[in-house]
Amino acid sequence: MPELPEVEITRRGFASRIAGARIEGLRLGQPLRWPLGIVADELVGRTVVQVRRRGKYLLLDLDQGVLLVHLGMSGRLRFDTMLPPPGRHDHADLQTTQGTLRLHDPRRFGALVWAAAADAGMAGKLLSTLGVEPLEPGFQPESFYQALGRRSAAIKQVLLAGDCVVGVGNIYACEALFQAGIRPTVRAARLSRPRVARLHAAIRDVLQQAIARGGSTLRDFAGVTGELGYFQLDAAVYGREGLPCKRCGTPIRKTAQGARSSYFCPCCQRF
DNA sequence: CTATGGACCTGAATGC
DNA sequence: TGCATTCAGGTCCATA
Repeated sequence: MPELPEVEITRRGFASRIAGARIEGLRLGQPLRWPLGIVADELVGRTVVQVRRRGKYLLLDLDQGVLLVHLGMSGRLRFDTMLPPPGRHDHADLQTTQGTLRLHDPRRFGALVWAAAADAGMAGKLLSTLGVEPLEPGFQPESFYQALGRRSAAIKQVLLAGDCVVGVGNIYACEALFQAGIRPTVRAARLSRPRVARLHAAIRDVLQQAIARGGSTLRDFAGVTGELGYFQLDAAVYGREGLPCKRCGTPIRKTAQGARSSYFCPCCQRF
């Protein structure tokens, strides 16, 4: 489900409301992708200082340690003082003095991981391989060009790999490549400086537009209070196979790369 | 080191 | 109607 915009929308929906809260308990449902890494009861009494985002991870900074949350493909968070009894797919309830943070995740590709510090243990391992944040000043055309120059894989797959730049998933990779006029199958290292500069700008633009629209609700994404996203209505190519390109009218094509679908306009993205 | 494919898991949509 | 197959917003890991 969630790429950077959806994770950021989720973060904004509860960060200020949970800040300063004291943890009163943690109820766990079925196992998620990784074990929590601590006995749930040991979290009781700790305070949530702030909520940050790194790539598609949310980091709950506690007064002692950090809780890392990933939404996987189907994860969704709620935060409220009154929640219904946990259902079949509600796999974690972090109860605090200011409300309960509930992780709902039917496919269970998501995770809740504790670490003594953001660079320690499993959390440290997960975070250490991440690329540059696309919406922060460290994301620059020249360094992006240099990074892509070392990769011979298809540009779409390099974007999804998340080691050059983070947060770009299947929807926004397709959209950014369309906006930059680049075919998803081009090998990353073959892109010229000007084209990488276009892609750099397109990634930032697409992600910012998506955040402004509340993310994309394809089937079940919603923010922490249930609000839906609307970016999918603006999508130029994603999910539009056979429909006319919004720019030139040519039917959008769909192709497989790895196990993922790529959508592109064969006319606007010639090479 | 890089590139590729399988693995994890459930539910909805599609096809016979 | 029933059952099998395919696909879905992610990303780690083993293999070549």
